[in-house]
Amino acid sequence: MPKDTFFNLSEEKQDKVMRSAISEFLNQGFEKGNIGEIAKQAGVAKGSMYQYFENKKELFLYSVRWAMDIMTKKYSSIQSVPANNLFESLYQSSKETWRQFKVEKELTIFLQDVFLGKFSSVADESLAQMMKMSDEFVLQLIRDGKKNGTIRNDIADHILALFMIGASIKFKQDFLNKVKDAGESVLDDHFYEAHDHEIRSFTDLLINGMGAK
Amino acid sequence: MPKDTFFNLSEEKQDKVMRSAISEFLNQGFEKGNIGEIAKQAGVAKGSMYQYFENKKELFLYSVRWAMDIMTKKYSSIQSVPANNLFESLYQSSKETWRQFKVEKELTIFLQDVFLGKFSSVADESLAQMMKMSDEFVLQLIRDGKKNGTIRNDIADHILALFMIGASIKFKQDFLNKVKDAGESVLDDHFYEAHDHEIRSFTDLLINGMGAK
Amino acid sequence: MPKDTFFNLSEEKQDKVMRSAISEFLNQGFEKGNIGEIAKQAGVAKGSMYQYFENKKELFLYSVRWAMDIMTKKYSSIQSVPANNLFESLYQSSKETWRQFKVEKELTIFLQDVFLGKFSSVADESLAQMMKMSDEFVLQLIRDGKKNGTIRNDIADHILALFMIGASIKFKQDFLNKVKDAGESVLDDHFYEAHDHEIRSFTDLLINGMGAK
Amino acid sequence: MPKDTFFNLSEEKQDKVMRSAISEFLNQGFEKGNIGEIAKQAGVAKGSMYQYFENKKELFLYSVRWAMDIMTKKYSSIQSVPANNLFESLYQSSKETWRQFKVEKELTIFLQDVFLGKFSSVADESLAQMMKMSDEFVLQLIRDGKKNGTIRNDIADHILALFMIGASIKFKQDFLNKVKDAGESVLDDHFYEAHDHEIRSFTDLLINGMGAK
DNA sequence: AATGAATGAGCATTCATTCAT
DNA sequence: AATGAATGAATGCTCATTCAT
Repeated sequence: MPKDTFFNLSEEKQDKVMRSAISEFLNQGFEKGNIGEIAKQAGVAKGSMYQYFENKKELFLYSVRWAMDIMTKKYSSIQSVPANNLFESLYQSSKETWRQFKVEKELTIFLQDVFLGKFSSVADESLAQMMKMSDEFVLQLIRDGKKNGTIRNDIADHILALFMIGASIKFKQDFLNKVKDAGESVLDDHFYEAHDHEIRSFTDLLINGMGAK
Repeated sequence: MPKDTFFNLSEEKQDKVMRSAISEFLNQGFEKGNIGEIAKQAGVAKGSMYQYFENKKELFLYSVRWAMDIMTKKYSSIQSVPANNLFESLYQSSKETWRQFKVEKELTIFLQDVFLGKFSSVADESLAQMMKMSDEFVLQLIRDGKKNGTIRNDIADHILALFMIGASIKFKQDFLNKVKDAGESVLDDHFYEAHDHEIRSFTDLLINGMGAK
Repeated sequence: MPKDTFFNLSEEKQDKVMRSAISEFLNQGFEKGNIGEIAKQAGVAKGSMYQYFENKKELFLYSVRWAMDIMTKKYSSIQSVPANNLFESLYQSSKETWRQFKVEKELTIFLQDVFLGKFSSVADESLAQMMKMSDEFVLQLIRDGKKNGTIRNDIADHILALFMIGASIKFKQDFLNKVKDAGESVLDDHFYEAHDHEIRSFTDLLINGMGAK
Repeated sequence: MPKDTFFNLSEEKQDKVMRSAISEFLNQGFEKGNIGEIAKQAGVAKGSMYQYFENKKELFLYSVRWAMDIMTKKYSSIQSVPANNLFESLYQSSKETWRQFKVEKELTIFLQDVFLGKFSSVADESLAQMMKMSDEFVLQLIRDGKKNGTIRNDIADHILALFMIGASIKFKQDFLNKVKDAGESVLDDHFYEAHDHEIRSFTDLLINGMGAK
């Protein structure tokens, strides 16, 4: 957790610092990420960074937490979807990612990378915790789905969770890569419609599998 | 590519060097991976490393290539499975991973990490190439599956590929994590049987999906 | 050019750093000159040197410039001598070198070495520039001398310049060598008088040549 | 002095080794001069170099000696000129340098650099010896000149020597620099004639001085 | 609290020299 | 004697962290 000095900063300054940090870590990785550079981008003295954070690792860990807070505060879509249909909620969630991405490109990609296990060299208990929480959330969806009959009952929860999470992440990653390469041009709705169709197909695969019927 | 001086080493020495490198990169990551340490582990002088490889990056890149070569040379199982059943081949491949893991723990985990995109800071064209080749292989399996009627025809190839690869990787990763934590004790067949059952369930999900029927 | 951080140092510190650098380069040459040693002599951290200068080369190049600045600021004798007599100005300049030497032994010798072309491995455009400026100065003296009839008119300017510069440098070098070897004892006026006589002889040679009349 | 193993090599091999060494030292300086590179250029194993020479310094020192031997063996012009006219011998010597340069570009430039005091970091007693010998030669010419009335008697020998050597070296250096920059094109006789005129002017300055009469 | 200069540990890399074949 | 791989000391440079103002 940052020191009090950090929270005494104006909201905007805090925002500036965190976004600079995230941008740097995203582009340079943790080890090569340069605190002086982060400070410069944030319009803050390098030495000040050490009055906000104990060290680079703490800065990184808080970057993750901060990014997650921003995203869930601003876009708490999954939670709002009725839990009685996992797949519909997944679909909604995917559309949400698209909307999020349009306004928070770097945060979206950063968190994706975190969850993919890049930055594993800094990962510690606290990061593991967060990731477990996210897994837990999916597991809950699955248990609910089993109860209300939308999810098959003959396979262990954690296998179902792995299956769904794995496929989803890969799908999302592919999407982000496409977008990263394409630049601003993709932000129009033409691109979105193609993507929407793909989400549908993907959800269908989750439900019905790849097997020919 | 390493310099000639490397290939002039005895097979065992080459092997020792590469395994030391992979072990170091696996445990420390690329940036913190210490060439002096690698050399020491391999029983080789630090300076000699620079007669084998241009620099750390080249050493890393060759580590990937070497690991892949070893794995495919020793265990070219997927290719040997009749391509007319993707899912059966997947099952065989999973069992294969288990066998590989038992003898080549570090290589298996290392390659898994590479394909997950850790080490992305060193990734370059040559690494991208390898990963693309592996995607290509899956795509081919899917096209074959569509032809012989084992895979549904109404969804685009690349979506099917993402779906399958994503789920598989996550599954594999989960397995490797479990094993990494558990230590030597898991190498008995008791552990394997539980795993075998999970592979079956997983394959079934790929074929039939999560949806209740 | 050094970074701002260097110029923010106190004059004394800057002085200490530059003199340490010059001393090191003079004794060890450029390649063997050790930045850690320079820092230690200057009472400064090695890392700080890299906040003052981009790299060793920049430090060296600035050492030359700094030494020249010091020398010309403190002892701008040649300029003050009436340009209407080149040879008298040369005589004055030689006496000046003697005075300079007594207070700035290392700088004097360092610059001499620079102009002799030692350190040619680091020489670059900027160093070449300085040396050209010094040549230009002599050329101007020669043109003036021709105009006011003190210098013969039948030989090309650049030949006259080479002749004069070459002889002068060798003469100066010989003097510095003598002094270097002799240690502190030579700083008395006895030594100076002998030197004064030699300067007179030398100037006479420049004017009247070696030929018997 | 090289070890016997070196002298057991064929003349051509010895020649190849020495020229490679000189070329490397000329281009890279002593510290950066790479023995491996010298060996490669000479078509010899790096390790062999250490069976020929004790160390890099010895190799360098012998390079100087070897270059001087070659030059004096092939072109012993000065000695052949009647010593009764120093200035004529100087003129002949200058023309000789031109001829030498055409066939032994690198040796000529290398020796010039040596005598200019570059490589002073390796200079030791043996190198000092050689340079003293060369000074001695000039001093003898001057003494002879005084005796036969071609050189003025009222100025100390060593001042006359400094004067003449200094001017000559600078002149020669200027010439070599011009030639180095100009490339092959200057090797025609057109270039030589201009040079010849300059030598005449220069000799005249030595004899009669710069002073207007 | 903010600043940015000072510090020094850490590490990649080079290369003269030794050594085994 | 010839070879070229092995060795490891030496050093430039980076950057997280501390410190003085």
